[in-house]
Amino acid sequence: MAMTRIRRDPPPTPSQMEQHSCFNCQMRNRTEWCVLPQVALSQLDDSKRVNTFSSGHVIYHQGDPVRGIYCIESGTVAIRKTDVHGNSILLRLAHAGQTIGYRDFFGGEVFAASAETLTPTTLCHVDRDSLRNLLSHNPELGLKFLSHIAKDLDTAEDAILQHTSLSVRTRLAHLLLTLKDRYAGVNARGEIVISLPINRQDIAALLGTRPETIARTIHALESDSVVSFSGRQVLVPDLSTLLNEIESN
Amino acid sequence: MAMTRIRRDPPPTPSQMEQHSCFNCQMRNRTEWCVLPQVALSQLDDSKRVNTFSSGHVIYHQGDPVRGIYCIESGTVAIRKTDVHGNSILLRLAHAGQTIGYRDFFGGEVFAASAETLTPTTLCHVDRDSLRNLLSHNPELGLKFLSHIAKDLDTAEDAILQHTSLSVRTRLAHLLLTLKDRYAGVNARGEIVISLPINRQDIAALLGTRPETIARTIHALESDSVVSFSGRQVLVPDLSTLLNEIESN
DNA sequence: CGGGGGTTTGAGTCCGTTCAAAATACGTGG
DNA sequence: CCACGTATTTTGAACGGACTCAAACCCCCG
Repeated sequence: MAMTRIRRDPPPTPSQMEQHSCFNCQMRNRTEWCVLPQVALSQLDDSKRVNTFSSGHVIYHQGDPVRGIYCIESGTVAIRKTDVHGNSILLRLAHAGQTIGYRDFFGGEVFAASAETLTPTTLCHVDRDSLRNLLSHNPELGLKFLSHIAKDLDTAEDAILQHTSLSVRTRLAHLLLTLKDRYAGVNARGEIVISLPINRQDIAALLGTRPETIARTIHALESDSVVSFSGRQVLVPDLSTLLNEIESN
Repeated sequence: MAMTRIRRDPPPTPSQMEQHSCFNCQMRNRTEWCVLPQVALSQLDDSKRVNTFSSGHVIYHQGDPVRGIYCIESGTVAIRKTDVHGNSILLRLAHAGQTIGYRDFFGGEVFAASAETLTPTTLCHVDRDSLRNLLSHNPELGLKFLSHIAKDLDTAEDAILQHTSLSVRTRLAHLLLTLKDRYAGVNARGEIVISLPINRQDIAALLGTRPETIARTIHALESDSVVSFSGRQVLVPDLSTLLNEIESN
């Protein structure tokens, strides 16, 4: 629901680079850290390291030892998982204000997936020891992460159900509706336009299918006048038509 | 690896019913509660309610408000998720020593899936308020749940990857190997025998496919002398042959 | 002995895959 | 700014795994 304004991550300017402080972080209220009191926030501010990466950079690799977690200040990140045979899927996208790597931090020794920037991205890295320290002195932080991960798990299990019971066409419609919330704007004629953050290959990886199938499915949706693709711009002339897609099947 | 002894959940006898105490609970060391000190354990013991259900009983329904969580003392429980169209899958099996409903407790207001007993089952119910109380006074408990849920999430994401990249045949082989750890024994000839805790329909629901496909796949595996089914008894003449199944494809 | 659920088998269909080639977009250096 | 090489996307044709629908079968239980 809601939302037709375009929300784009602005590239960090040098002046912004200087003032990366947790205290005036625009994203803080969206993150787990919002439960921290001033003292703890100052600890966090001292221990975090800010990094800016260009598009296509791998933040961590599946199998790497977990050295801490990352908080996205701006940009979009893809979380990928690969199995022993080399099959790989895109598990999810992570956006500004989200923390990545925290499931791996709590769950085990090594990262269970890889993280890769899709746009220029600024991240704050919080190392193991600092995080452990913060957690032991601020129990609410752990509960905050707990609540978040529980929702992620629900999302993941929904994805399992979707994969087994819905067609690629329906799943693509679902994806477009999800992306709309974050990447949609309106054109001159007042129609919804989604600026996709990912290419066709990644759409395929996200839906657990092949690029060829995505191309064909896009073509089919266009034939039925549900949406109209032009590169990474998706025109949605009528939202209810798109919503109908997820009703059936 | 390891383990060829049959582990079966004994039906609770009346005498056992009387002495359900968290202090001498056989399962406690396998659960999250093992981090609790004596005082907290006594609180838990006072507030928990013990229940025994026969096979096929629904413990909670998807959509029900979360009134607490359940700790399985003995028995096997199936966690099912259904979507708006009525499609349903079996997300996972839960066994003695595992706590169910805790993800829902932390994640939201209502259960995201249903839980149903597959065998006669004894559970301890811990209500919302007691759990909240325990959590706020024992931060380690939250971290324990956090670690557990993080591993569950990893498992769920593995399942997504498996569903999209592996054939039903390979997934069935994976399932058999998983069930072996808990439900396998050896016959007179020293061969591995798995006593399946679920029927074909549920195997299908667990793999995200149809019963017909399971029947055909079982037939195919038997034709290739990988395993031999007889009702819910699965004979594995040679483990390495079964292991080969998951190598390829 | 006769239900009745679960399981198996069969035949036909369809969705998505695979492999291959063409078309398009993209970036880089001349 | 254009030309080139490369990567991505699209299209085509053929194949195949899993699904659907339907019927037969089986086994457990009353």
